[in-house]
Amino acid sequence: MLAGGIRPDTIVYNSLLDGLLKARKLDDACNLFEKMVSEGTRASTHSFNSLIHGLFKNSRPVAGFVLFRELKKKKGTFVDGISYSIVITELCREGQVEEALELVKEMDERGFVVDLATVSSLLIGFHKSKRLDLTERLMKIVRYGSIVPSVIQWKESMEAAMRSPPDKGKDYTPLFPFTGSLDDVYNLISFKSDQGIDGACLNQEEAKDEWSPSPHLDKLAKIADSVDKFGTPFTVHRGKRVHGLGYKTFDVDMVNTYLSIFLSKGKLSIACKLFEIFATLRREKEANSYTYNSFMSSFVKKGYLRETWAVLHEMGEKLCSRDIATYSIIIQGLGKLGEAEVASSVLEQLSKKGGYLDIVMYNTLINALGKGGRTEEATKLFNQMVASGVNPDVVTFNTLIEVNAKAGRVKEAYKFLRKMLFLGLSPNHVTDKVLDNLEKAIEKQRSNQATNSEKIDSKET
DNA sequence: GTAGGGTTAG
Repeated sequence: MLAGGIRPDTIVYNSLLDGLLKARKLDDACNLFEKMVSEGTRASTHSFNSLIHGLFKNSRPVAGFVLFRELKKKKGTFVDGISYSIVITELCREGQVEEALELVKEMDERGFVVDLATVSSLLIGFHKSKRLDLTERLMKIVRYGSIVPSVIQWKESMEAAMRSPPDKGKDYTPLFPFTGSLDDVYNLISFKSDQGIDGACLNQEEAKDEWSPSPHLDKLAKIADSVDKFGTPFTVHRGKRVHGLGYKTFDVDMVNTYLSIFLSKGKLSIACKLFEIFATLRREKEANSYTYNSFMSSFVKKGYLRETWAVLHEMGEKLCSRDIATYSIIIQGLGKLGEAEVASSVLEQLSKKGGYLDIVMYNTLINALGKGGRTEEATKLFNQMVASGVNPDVVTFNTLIEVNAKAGRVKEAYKFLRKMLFLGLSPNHVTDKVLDNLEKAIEKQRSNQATNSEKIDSKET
């Protein structure tokens, strides 16, 4: 019950519920949901969709699937096209594409539209599990709505365009020209300190609004659309979702989907070709932060740091706003450069600026510190993260187990594994891989100990 | 007025 005896309605509860789940506060979300039910506020399809998606995001996939199955059994409308889309996406992420396709069939039969978001997930899933043949089957299954044929047409016109690209023989390098040095990179990521937006923020903050329900939220709102030293807008929001415009438009959302497909396979040159065609055609939609983040992330993974900073530079030129993901990638890049200190300070600055640090940011820096051999500092950051109320997830634990195992700190690695299981987080396929490596680390330690004791033995005799 | 895809660990 809120102050003043006003009872929150379903929409208020849904918003809170979704916020808690996105902030990975699963327990709080469950408590809130129970409160909502006990107060007699009706849960809507929206509420359940948030819950299912939240369970997936909070490493409780089985619970999510079970909830979906139970809701389908109930009389009345508890599931809709979005529910199906959420579950299909999760199945695709887990590589269960056949099962995903079964659900597509079911949703279509029930009259729910298989829309662009759903098809995007499916296409990425098909490519990931090397089941391109399923695209044909998808086309045959879907009768309701017309997005699938138009996606196929889109793909065909993209491939036709790629066969005769405007600039043949170019590789990725000239696409994002940047000849700067590391110093310029620091400039790209530094924030205004004393004057300008930050200063203005502080001044405004001094004149506090007594009636404001939350000074913290006010501060967030003020910095949300501020501009950093380079003139690049910084937003605490993620890139906005836009709807597809049809196959003729070569729209940025489909480009982003295919960039993701090409980049995940390491096909950088094809991805760049696609981007080049897109940029040359200059359709009504510009590249957005998803587009640039995809490239940066891929360049970082390949170790092409110069190109990474070049993309960052271009984002600035295009006044494309950087979001949380952009900063995670920057931190990742700095980690690769062995600049863990700078990476830490970027996080610190962001935290000072808005106080909003998301779990991925923490995970990325923990990874950067760990890979840089700073295992202690990684653990420290983990503790700091927990202390500030951010719940660690499977990624956090996988990372910590991995870096500790690699550093030969077997005990620590096991400590994190136990902690993860204690928190009720289910291990995933990455955990399996990481644990295999841990086994190897133990083997190595054993054989080292054996040779050492042999040495001692031989000394003694 | 609230929910889903495409960027962030391996």
